[in-house]
Order: sequence, then structure tokens, then C-alpha cells
Amino acid sequence: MNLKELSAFLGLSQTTVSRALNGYPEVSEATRRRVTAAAELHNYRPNTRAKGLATGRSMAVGHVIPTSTRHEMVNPIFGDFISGAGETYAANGYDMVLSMVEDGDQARVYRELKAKGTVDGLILHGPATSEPRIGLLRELNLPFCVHGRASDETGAYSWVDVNNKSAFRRATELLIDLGHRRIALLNGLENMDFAKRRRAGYEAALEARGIAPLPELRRSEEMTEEYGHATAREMLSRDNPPTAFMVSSMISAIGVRRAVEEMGMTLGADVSVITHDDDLSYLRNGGEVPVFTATRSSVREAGRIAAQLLLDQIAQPGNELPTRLLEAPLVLGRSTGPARQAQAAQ
Amino acid sequence: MNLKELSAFLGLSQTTVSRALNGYPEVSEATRRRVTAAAELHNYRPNTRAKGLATGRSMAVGHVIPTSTRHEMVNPIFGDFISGAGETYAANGYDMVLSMVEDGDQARVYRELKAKGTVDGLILHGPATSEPRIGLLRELNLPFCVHGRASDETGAYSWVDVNNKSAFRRATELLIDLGHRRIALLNGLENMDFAKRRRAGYEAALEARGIAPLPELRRSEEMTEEYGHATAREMLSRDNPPTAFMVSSMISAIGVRRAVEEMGMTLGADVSVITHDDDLSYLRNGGEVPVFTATRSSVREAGRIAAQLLLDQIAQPGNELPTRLLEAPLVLGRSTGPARQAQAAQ
DNA sequence: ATCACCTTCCAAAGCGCTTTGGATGACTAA
DNA sequence: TTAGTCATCCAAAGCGCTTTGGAAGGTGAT
Repeated sequence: MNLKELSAFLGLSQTTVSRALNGYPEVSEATRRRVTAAAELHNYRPNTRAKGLATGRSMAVGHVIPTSTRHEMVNPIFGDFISGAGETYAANGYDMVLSMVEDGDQARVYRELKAKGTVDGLILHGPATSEPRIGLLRELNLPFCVHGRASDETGAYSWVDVNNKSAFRRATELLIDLGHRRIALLNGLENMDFAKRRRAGYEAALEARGIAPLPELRRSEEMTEEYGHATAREMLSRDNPPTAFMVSSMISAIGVRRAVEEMGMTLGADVSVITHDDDLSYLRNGGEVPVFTATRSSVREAGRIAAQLLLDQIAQPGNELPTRLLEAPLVLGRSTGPARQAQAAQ
Repeated sequence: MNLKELSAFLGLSQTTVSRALNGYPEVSEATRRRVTAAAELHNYRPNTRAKGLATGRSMAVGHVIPTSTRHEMVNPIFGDFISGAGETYAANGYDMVLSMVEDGDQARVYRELKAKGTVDGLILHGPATSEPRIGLLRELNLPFCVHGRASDETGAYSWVDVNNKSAFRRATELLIDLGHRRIALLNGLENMDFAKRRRAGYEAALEARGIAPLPELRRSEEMTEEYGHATAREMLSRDNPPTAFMVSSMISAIGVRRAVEEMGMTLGADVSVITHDDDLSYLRNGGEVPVFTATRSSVREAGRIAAQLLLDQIAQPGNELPTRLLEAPLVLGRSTGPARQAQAAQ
């Protein structure tokens, strides 16, 4: 059933039917009711492409997901982020189109999405500290919202981010307060902006307490379980091992826990761990007392917000570019406790 | 830049330019080269909506991801599956549109996608044993491919599935061969088809060896880490605890491991665990010797294949509905070993 | 009765593409 | 020369919708 058929059925012009369905005032209430009833009856939905062609809008937003052939890693947080964003889109009549793109091809894909008119706007995932995509999207005149920030970017742009620096600073301070001095940092790849900020928070806390950050206690990799496991094993086997770990992801923290337990130690007693917790739906760090002490921030909620900020920009192009900084509270779990040497000293 | 402008620039008709770009033979090679060069120069890409309107196809396929408000669970395998599917789509010029939909709303969304003409086909995720969506899609005349199967469905449909039954049968047999008799099954929700098949494989192995499947050693839940942890703790605290676990997901298996180690036992020595491993990119069970003995099947590869089967159907509507059964080899890791009592008996 | 002014509706153009049904001219065969 | 064939190109219709620019009819004031 299309507009033509529906208006023939009603004995009305396409104009009137279209206006009735789109809430224009030039239609009497009586006919509007008649039209909507008939549309309902025949399960009429305007064809997306035709509508888009006529209005010049696609009613769709794009998510370009970087995948690298090197390690075929799909960021485990995408599921939750996209799920949150999807809620917002659904509530506003937008579709979400996903492109999986190899790192090098990103620019080409952005240009194509613009030229083909596939989407009205974009979410930019996984920003590096220096992020050429931002300039490109600005130049293409495509509305966008970044999940994260790009430290080196000087111009204004819309973003949603967690306050990574303050979260990691507070978490590190807690470890110091518990008597830990040798605190390792298992970070994500440090060309990623979030990782850079977390490291900054970690180092700020150490330096504020007169502790020198040690390069040998700092690692920066793709955040897999095996990374956490291998790194913790290696560090804990040293002569002067760390007594605590700051970890950038639950997945890697699980690897750290595996290493700790393999080596016959106990988490929260022999070794302390604080992780960042994205509050993933399939990896809850919950219960009355969480397993891991963690800086927690729901990435699903971030998705909801980013989508909303983007839709706002699309609806009102002239306005100031919206941003949102989310705080990540430090929740106390069972993976932290006083440092061994501190106990001995008391 | 649009067709009109491009053909004006070239001094050709829109017809000729369109034909040149789409590879029709009614154009001389010389003009074709001229046209493609100009298109390249101006970065011309045909508008998706206009093209779709003219051809009646959207060049997009839909993925409807079920989300339930009850537990807000996003299946952790979606990221990898979609990543695989996305590769296939990209290689064939298709877009992927995602809808996050609450369970109850699925039928409505399918009807809408059809009526609005948003997609040319669909991937059906998470089939239950009895799956009304299959009948609906058939009725809507939308090509689709199911990731998984639906046991109760009698008609033909296209699917890609892992041989869950034979995989879990073989895995259970291994545990029996190792001397285990009390083998627990931590399954997914058993209205899900895959879970039903895994249970069938597990029970077939037990019964073939004269072991009665015990209801108290069988659990069926959403496959979270906490589910694995809580269930293993509870079962291992009993008077007559299981000596081995068959687990339906790595995430839950990680929870089982946590419980085992918390209770002062060692995986592979005191308790054996075999899990299904979807070979997720962020949760590799790899290395020379994998952590978990597992039935392994790449869900990313399944995504690639499902997408291809769907595109084949769209391209050749008349053909037989393609299906594909993937075997999941049993890979030996460090989480399995001979049963304690068996050792004692020897 | 006349005019102005709403209210309610409609015909037709246009969005950017594909595709049908020729038109044109060059070349070949008789 | 004439007709037939081919290669190459084009004008215009159509995909399903929105939106512009009226038209028709009803109402109230004069």
C-alpha cells in the first residue's frame, strides 16, 4: 500500500493524506481521523527512500566501527554503547546504520556516506589523541558527536566522555591511602585519548604524593584478557613486584585475577586491583559487594546521551555544539585492601 | 555533485552517464572512460535514496537485535557476529541497519521494515525452539537468514548454525572418558534453540554411557559471569558435588573458574570445565595451550557466512534456501583432567 | 447581494536516479 | 543507390513521497 493507493481508497488527494498523516494544520480533524484510521487499517508506512528523497533527509545516523586486520579486535563495549544509542534512535524515528571499516579506510567511508546521503549524522568512535576524522567531518559538514575526546583537537566539536582523568586519579589515591607504593598501570593503547587521560590521572595522583611513576610498572596494549594475565604474571614474578594494579578494563582485570590466583595469591589481600568498569550488561561487577573495586560508568548510558546530542544537532543545526562529561564514581569491591608491607610496618 | 550536474559537465545525457557508470554495454569505451574519470574527479556517488527509489531496492540489510527490559542484556557475541557480517556487506556494497528492539516489539518492527522498504533482507538473531518470527518473515516475503535454528519449525528456511548437539556430546564424552560421572550442565536459557540442542548432546552422551542425567546438576539461565560463579559455588558446596562442568559460554566459565579458585580448588585438577568458545576477539581462549578446554566455533565467521547466504537469496530469489552447519572442534586446554575419585580408584 | 476572509482541499512540480523506447548517423550488403 | 544493421546516444517517464501555489466553498460583515 502506498500513498497513491491510500488516497484513492479515501477519495482524497495525496496532498491531503500526506498532510493529515504528518500533522499539518490544513486538514480538518474529521478527515485526519478518517485518514489515520485508514492508514492504520492498511498498515500504511511511507516509503523511507521516497520520503527521504523528497525531504532531503535520510532519518538515519551512522556508526563507523573501526576494525583492524592486525588483531581483528572488536571492542567489547560496542554492543552496549550501540544498544543505548539504539534506544534513543528508536524513540525518535531514526535508523542506525553500521559500517565496519578497517582503520585506513575510514576517511573514504566518511566521504562516501556523505556523498551517497546515507546518513544525516555520525557517531565517531574510538578517538585518538590526535584525530583527523574530526576535521574531515567538519569539512564535510556532517553533524557528528564523538564518544570520547581528542586532546589535540583545538576547535569545538560535540562529545560525550567519561572523566577518565579524575576517575583514575581518585582510584590511584585510594591505593596510595591503603599503603600501596608500587602501583602498576595496565592501560589501553596510549594513542587512544581515553588511555592518555587515565595515565595522566594515575600519574597526577602518584606525583601529588611524591611517588615517582616507574616506566617498568606501566604497560599499554589492546585490552584483552590475555594481556592482563600475561602482564600481571610477568610483573608479579619480579624481585620487587607491584602490590597493586590499576587496570583499564574489566576484561583485562579478569586476566589479572587469573594470574594472581594461579600464583597462589589472593585478590584484595596479597594484591589489590582497581579496574575501570563500563557496566557492560553481560559482565556485571555487581552484587551487594562488587568483585572489583572500580571506577564505574555505564557505556550504554553514554550511547543514549551521544545519540541524543547528535539528534539535537541535526534538529537545530545552528546551535552551540553540545558536550557532556560523565563522572565515574569509585565503587568499593573486594579486590582492594591494605598493602602487605604497610601492614607489616604497623 | 549529482547526476544532472555531472552530465551537464560532460555534455552528455543523464542516461549515458548512468549507463557508463553502471557498466551497461550501450556506451563506447572511450566515453565510459571519460565519464568514470569525471566521476572520480568530482567524487560523484549516486544518491542512495534516489537510486533505491528508482530500482526498488534499498541495498541494505537489517539486523534486529532483541533487548529485553528485564535484564538489559546485550548478547556479548553480537559485536563479533556483526563485525563478520559487516565485512561481507561492505564487500558487496550493502549497508547494515541495526534495530535494537524489545522482545515484544519484534513483529511490529519486522512489519515496519518491510512496509517502509528500509531493507532488502534480514538476519534473524537468537531463535527460540519455537519461532513465530520465521512464519512472519515468510509471510512478509522478506528474504532472511537465521543465526541458529528453530527446532519446532517444519518449513524450509535459510540458516547458519553450529552443530551444538554433536559438539556438546563429544565434549561430555571426553569428561566421561576422564572418569567424571557427576557432570553439571550450566546452560543458557532453554527456550533458546542452541541451548536445547546442547542439552540434548550432553544428555545423549550421558545416556550412551549409562549415566542418568540429574536435574539438580542442570541449570539454565542468561549466561553472565555471575551466573557461572553463583551456580558453581552452590553446586560445589553440596555433599556430593559435581566433578566437572559443561558451560555454555566463556563468560560464565570465567565465573565458574572464579568460584573454583575462591574455594581453594584448582581448575583441571580438582574440577574440570569445558565451555563453548565463540572465539570472541576480545576474549581469546588461545595461546599454545588454551585456558579452557572448549568446543570452539568463530561467531565472526558465522556472521560472514550468514550475510553471504542472505545476499545470495536476495540476488537469486528463486533458488533453494541455503543452509550451513558449522562443526565446532573440541580443543584441549588446561581446564580438564581426570576425575579425583577415578584417580583414587585406580 | 457583495465582498473579504477563512477553511479545506487539490494539481503539479520536484527530489536524483534508472530505464524504456526511440533517434541519429555510420557502415555494410545487394 | 537503397535498405538494413549496428553502435551510440538521448528525451521523458516513473519510482513514492513532500510542498508550492492555488481553487472552491462556506461564513460573516456590510
